[in-house]
Amino acid sequence: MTSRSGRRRIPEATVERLPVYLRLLDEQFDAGVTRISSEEIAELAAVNAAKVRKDLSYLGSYGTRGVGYEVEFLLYQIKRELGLMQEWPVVIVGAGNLGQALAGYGGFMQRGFLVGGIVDVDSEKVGTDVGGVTVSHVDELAGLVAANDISIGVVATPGSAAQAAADALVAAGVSSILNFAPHGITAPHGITVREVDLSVELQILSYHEQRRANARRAATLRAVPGAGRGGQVS
Amino acid sequence: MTSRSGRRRIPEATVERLPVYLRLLDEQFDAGVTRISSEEIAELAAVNAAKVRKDLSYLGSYGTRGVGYEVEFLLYQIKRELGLMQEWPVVIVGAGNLGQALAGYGGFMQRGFLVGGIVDVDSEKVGTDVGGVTVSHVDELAGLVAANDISIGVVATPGSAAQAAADALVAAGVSSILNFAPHGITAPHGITVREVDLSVELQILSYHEQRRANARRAATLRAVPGAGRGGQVS
DNA sequence: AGGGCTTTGTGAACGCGTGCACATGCGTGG
DNA sequence: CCACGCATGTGCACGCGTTCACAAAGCCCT
Repeated sequence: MTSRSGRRRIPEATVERLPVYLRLLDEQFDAGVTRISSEEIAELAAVNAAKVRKDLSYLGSYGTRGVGYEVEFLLYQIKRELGLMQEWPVVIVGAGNLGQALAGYGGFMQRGFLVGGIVDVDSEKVGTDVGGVTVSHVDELAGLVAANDISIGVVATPGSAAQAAADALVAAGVSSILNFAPHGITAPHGITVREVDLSVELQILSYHEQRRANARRAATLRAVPGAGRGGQVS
Repeated sequence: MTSRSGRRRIPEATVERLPVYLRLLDEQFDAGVTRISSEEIAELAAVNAAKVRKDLSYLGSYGTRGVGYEVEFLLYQIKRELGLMQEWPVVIVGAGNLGQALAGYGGFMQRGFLVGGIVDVDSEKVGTDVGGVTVSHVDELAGLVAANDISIGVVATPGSAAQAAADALVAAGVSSILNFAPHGITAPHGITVREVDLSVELQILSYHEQRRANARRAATLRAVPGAGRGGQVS
């Protein structure tokens, strides 16, 4: 067996699904369910059952053949693997609309995270209260990060300020960044960055909408002869 | 050649990168750049240059060998492919913190979308102004969708109301849903759904943070003898 | 006008993730 | 106490996406 800290690496695709299982198991647990099968989890997560089993097998053999998984125990193991046995303080850069929304987000503190600080460049906003946390000036970022031992930063600035915000976070000692600004950011090697961009998401939807529209138009015109040549529809 | 509307299918992975190229090309265009190479795009998007070329080749052969791509023309083609030659009206369900932030989001209307309506269950919020749009009651959703020919809906409700919001959107005739609520939603076949969950993103970061912390701890203890047996570090 | 330089477009190999199918092993009932 | 049934855990094959490497092709300079 490998030592517990040198745990076998978990595929990124699996890491991205574990939080989904976690949420869903939490709900089931609250609903009083104590045991659950991979089939049921798959149903709730809208994925393949074999995938669920393989994902969970990366954590260890925590199921019982012929029975299923103990919900509470599984919750514990997933939390453990995701590093959620502790609460992570998070600092938010940008106290505008988005920053305020994120700070006040329900599924924030309820899931292993807490707002360790909010900073903004606008000295007008400094001192105001956002979701129970007082806004600090961005100059105090490094102090804030050091004092609260923060390693996760959230960028909620306008796009133009995103890279500067990210640089400031890195300089302050943060090692993971979640970027909500509509502008890609770059960070030194060793820093984990995740981008969430509203307009990117909408544009992906737009693409699929257009495809659908084109398909509809094609269907309407299908009766027109002469287009011939067409092969089988796969 | 295939007919223009029956365009060869573009891989989903590519569709998810096109908006990134679009944003970055827009910035370059504004900065006065007229020509750009796949290498430069790759640099800016932090991806492999070959990937950029293959992605762009799905749109057609719009580059010039030995020279690169015409920024403006490429912008046009990407917009065309993503369905951004038109403005898409979007309806937002939920006028809370998050809904307000999304409605007021800068990179929203500037990128081919406009807020066609905001609805909420809370009759107290109905009639108030959010980002220049008046909040309607959720009962008026279907009328709103029909009147403005809306096909994209955004869910910005609490988690507990997410599925109901999605159901209402589907019933109203929307065919693409972007879900920001911290709860997975299901929709009938044929409806495109994308999930964006803050806590999922944070939990992924948490996982990587913990790995880093474990790695650091292992490095600190490395001098301790007796663990022997270990082989090569891959 | 032609050769060389540069960058695209793409064939082919590789690697990862997915899904099937089944052996393994645990609980249960007779 | 043993046999049966059921869900897990996983070897294997398949398919998609990524990356390399190079041939095709346009432009510039001599």
